[in-house]
Amino acid sequence: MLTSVDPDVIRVLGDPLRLRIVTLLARETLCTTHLVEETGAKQTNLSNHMKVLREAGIVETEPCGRFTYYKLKPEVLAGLSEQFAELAASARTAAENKRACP
Amino acid sequence: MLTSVDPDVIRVLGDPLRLRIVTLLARETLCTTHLVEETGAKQTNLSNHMKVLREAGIVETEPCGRFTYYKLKPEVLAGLSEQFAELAASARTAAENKRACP
DNA sequence: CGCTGGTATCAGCGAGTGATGATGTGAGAG
DNA sequence: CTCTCACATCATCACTCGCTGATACCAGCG
Repeated sequence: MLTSVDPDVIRVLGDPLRLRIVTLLARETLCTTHLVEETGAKQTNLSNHMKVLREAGIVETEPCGRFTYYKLKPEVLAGLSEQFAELAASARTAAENKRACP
Repeated sequence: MLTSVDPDVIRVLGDPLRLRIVTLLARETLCTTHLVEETGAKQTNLSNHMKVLREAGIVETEPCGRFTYYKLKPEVLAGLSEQFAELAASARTAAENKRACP
């Protein structure tokens, strides 16, 4: 029982634009040009966020000629899901574990 | 299929201290004094974060005399877990859904 | 009551961070 | 080779947001 979520991943996903990117990438593998079209953000901005996502280990890059495709690493999301499930399960039993008033 | 995670909740959990608070509350129900001891943060700081967590619907307050106990709402965490599980499942099938290069 | 202790609210400060523009790099097309 | 296009990097600006101190509020106790 670790009952703790990786703060780094959550912090990275905390940005609305990055969460949007992740949601888009969960549907299909896309390259930067597609993401620029979908999100309306500037290419530079996207590239910055993609770097953050890459360094956090959430996405993988796959060069395809001049294009760079990004795809999610499902195991990271699955890990998050499991950690939150553990937290939820632990929280259900925590209602009775009330520490006494000092 | 919604395949999208609530950005507000993730944003709130993105802060390391708040994530720590949530992890602590998943173990036992605590009041502000306990959280001050556990985290070492100032009471004002804690109270601010608790307000954010409360407005995000992640925790509930339960007054007990002069003390205020906080407890997690497990359904929120369970919902997060499910949403991430959906994202992960969708991401597994997204590897083949590669949009053509423009 | 008045006092004490636990908690919430408010205003201000400063650091972290997202957005932008200019520029560099590298692969294909002509 | 050269030019173009996709993408990455760098420096900079602006702003959010977390932290802090002062203060107000509320409940119990004497």
